[in-house]
Amino acid sequence: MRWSRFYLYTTREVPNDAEVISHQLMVRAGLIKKVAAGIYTYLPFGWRSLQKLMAIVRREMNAAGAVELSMPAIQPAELWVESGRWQRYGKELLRIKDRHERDFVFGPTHEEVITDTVRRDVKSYRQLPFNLYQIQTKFRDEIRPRFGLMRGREFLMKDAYSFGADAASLDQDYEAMRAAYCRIFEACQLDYTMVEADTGTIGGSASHEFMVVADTGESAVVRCPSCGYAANVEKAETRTVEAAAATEAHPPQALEEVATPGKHTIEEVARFLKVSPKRLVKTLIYETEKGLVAALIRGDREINEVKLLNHFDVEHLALASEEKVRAATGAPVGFAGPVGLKDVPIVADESIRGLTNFVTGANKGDAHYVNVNWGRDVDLADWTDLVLVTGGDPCPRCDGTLELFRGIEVGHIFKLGTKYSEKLGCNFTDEEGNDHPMIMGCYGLGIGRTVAAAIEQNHDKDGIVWPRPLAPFEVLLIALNPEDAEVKRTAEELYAQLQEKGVDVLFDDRDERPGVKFKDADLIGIPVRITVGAKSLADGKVEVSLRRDREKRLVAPGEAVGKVMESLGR
RNA sequence: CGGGGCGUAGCUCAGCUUGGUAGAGCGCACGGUUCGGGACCGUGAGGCCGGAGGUUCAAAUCCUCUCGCCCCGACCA
Repeated sequence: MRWSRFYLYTTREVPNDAEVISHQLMVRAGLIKKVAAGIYTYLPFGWRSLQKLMAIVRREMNAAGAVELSMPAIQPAELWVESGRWQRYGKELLRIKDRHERDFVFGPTHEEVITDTVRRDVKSYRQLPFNLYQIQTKFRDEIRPRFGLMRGREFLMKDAYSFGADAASLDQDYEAMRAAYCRIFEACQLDYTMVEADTGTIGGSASHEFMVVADTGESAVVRCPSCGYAANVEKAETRTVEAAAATEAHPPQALEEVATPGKHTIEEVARFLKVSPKRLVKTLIYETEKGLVAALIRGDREINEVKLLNHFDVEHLALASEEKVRAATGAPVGFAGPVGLKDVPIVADESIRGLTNFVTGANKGDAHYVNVNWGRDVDLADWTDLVLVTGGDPCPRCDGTLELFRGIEVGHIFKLGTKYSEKLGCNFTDEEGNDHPMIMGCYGLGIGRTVAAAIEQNHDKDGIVWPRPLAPFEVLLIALNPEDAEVKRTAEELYAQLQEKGVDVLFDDRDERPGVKFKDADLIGIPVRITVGAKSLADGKVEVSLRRDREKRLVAPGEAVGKVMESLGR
């Protein structure tokens, strides 16, 4: 491709809405252009990279036995009503009406459509199992789209859905997808980790996420360097601090109410009473669709709301409003406690089980109880793991210590089970003639996000440093002085030879100054560069260099193509 | 959804406080000099100042409404 005939325009200025480096570089290097919040045009240069990734994904999906199809982006509301998600999905679901005022959605995911398709075609165990996938544009009306392709509203996703007769079949498909995902991210040369994940609104039993390690990632993840345990913090467990019981146990003291005027945060109360936040029990009142609930946790720790949501088996969960807290506890926010708290289900984190003589709110303005003890003052039946795990916590699987890092979620695989097949009546008949819902799995992979993540991981101060498999072109051929007859002849010859070899080459034949060409070359980050300039050509040489190290190697024009093929590993 | 900010040339922004009819840099066009790390000089094109309404002799500037965009928060008890 000749640059002069291609559509690639770089900019020097950083757009004012681009915060993270991958977004800035994707705009500056002419990969994407914003059309509306979270909605982008994939410009030719960016589209080439996305296509490279999609080719890798298709190759690995096909190799893993999945079969490609393509489903509609616009879906009838009836299917979503049938699955129950029309009511549950919330505002992220873009709902639209056609001219007859019939309801539709712009698909954020395709469980409903695929399940509907399959239930019409598949009736017998003899037809199972299979795995269908597509690469397609989805829309999720995010509260806050940001970071360019990392969190867009419209985005490209590969989604696959497996259907089987039993759990063993699902395990096989799941494992095949897990392995395929590893091959995909390895093929992209990304530094990634697979972590245990919560199943979220999609639902199901087991789930793993693929995280590309990056400080700008929106997900927090813990990993144990000793045993390899890794999990999204939404899901992560830690070894229960049973040590607390032994070291913290003291003979019970008399329960006492103390005045704590205006002290309504843990920190204020702890400082005021001169006790460690670890000896405070934090009582949080949450609002759910089933009513108010109270959750107790040690003062120095945070609640993992996903765990709480799962524990109470509710769809929505949010901290209760000021008025509701007052109505439930009889006290303003900041003074809630389990002692004497009535009509609200209480669940407590294991971290406070061993505490004695601890501090809680008194359910009364400006007052706390000290020397509270389990059994004597509060009788709790509901104990579980609610803690938001963080770096430094003990590993739940070995005696290691967890490390915290951030990641970009580029893939997510679920064992769905029968959640959708039951709702939509996607059944098959077994050998005995009995009907069963099919066992499903679903496997998502963010295409645009993966490319953004690759840039996040592969750049320097001058621009993108593409991993070769995702690079829009493999080779950038620069004619430094195209008006020089010898330079032009040599560059044209090299261009023809590279094309003949099937190399993806971008030929910078533009009438630009050398400085501009070099700056652009660094910015767009094509892995291998050949520079043909009058100076080195006078010595009978052209220059071959790699974007990653930029070390210049002078070779005779006749050897350049061989050198390039070697650099590309072909 | 709550809080804050911003919409002025293709891009990044100044001008607004103290109303008087629009600017810079980059980019673009033309001419000249340049030509191995985003050149220089000159000339020029390009904006109903997001939109609507109001105040005023006069509005980019003040007021109201509206639309769009961005940031923070929504893990505080």
